[in-house]
Amino acid sequence: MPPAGRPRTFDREEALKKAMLVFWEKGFEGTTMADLIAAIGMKAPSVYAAFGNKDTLFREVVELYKNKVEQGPLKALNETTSILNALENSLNESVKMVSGPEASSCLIMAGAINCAPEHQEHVQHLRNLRAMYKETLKKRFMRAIKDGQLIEGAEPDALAEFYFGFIHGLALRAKDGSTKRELHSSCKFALEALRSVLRDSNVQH
Amino acid sequence: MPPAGRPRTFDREEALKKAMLVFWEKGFEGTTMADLIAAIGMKAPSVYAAFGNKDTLFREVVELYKNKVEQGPLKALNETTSILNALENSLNESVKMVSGPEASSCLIMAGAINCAPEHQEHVQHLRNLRAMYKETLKKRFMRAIKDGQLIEGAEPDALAEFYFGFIHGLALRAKDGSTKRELHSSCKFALEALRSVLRDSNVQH
DNA sequence: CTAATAATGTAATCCATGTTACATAATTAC
DNA sequence: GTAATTATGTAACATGGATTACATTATTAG
Repeated sequence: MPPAGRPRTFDREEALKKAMLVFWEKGFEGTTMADLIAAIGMKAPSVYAAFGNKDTLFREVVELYKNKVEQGPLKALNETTSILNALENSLNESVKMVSGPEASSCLIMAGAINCAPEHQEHVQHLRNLRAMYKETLKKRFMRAIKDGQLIEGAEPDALAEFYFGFIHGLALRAKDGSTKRELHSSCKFALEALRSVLRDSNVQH
Repeated sequence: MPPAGRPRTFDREEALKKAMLVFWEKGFEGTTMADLIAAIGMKAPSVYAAFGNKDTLFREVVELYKNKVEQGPLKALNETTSILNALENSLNESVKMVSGPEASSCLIMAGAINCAPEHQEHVQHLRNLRAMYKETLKKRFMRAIKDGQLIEGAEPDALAEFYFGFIHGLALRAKDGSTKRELHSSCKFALEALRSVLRDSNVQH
């Protein structure tokens, strides 16, 4: 039984996706409520009724975006046995996400870098997510060592720092206008770095 | 002959340096005029009299910061003959700049990522500077090919994209709290990537 | 000493942006 | 049809931060 009252003329999920695209492209502070209201196509009071305020809307958008990351780059990282292939697939997924067609860059990497004091909550939240993702990378490298794919002396921390930093850079290069092609070409070199710790560096080359 | 009138009680150069540290740490929009006024230690009207407004002050700060970049990472890149050593030195200079003690991160890399429409001027300006620096990297690789240090098939564009993206990442990792030690460990891997295009990959290993 | 010049301090002003009030319209339950 | 409920549209309100007005103070030239 539908609730009494005038029915919505918009789809909440659709509206959330539209909001996500705007935040994704412009970041939290680069996006105004006017932008969101225009993109969603409803008037201010309806947006507030449906999503609370700018802060709560952003949080909900981040949750939605997290799913995309987990179904893309993170999934690719963990569903392939070979560490080199896993990394390659994951980087390709990252490139796909940061270079359109939906939007450029990455909400988690670049959505809230420099914010006014009253928005530090979002800065911290995204920072926490990044820390989690770096940890995921580290665990993946630890597994590769255990699997005998990497040399015993390989340092999972250092590897994770390198690759996560590189991916962070990818997101910002995309924001600067680097093309999918350019980003792919740079991934090639990032993957080369793994050779120095591959147990059998002839494999897959 | 000093100009008539009450003399300044502050040093303009010192004030500019203090402003630079704040912008460097917090970025353009993360910094309020109140922050700057407190850091400089003069009152609002004096700051405006000396530097115009927030926009003109930022521009002047960026100029000052550019000098530091040119005397650090850029100089290191071009004053050493061996491309591998040059890159290593340059990356070390980058790490030094983005990981304190003065401030974290990099004003040009992270000073204006997501800005409101009325501040796009700064976003664009920093973006232009980044494009210049990437071009400098590219030229350095072209020289290394001409010098016979890299294989003929090495792609300067792709190499520049990779290393510049990595450096961009460095700046943001530093903002996230990565230590100098962690950043150095990741540079080690970045340098490994060059081996795949070194003419004699045994040298310096 | 006086006039002229320039910095300072306080507090007000301006403006953009997030947010809400209020009246109106649409739909359902009874 | 009526009451209840919920969305919409317009326009106003609130707030925080950049900027400036104005009176005051300090210094130099003559």
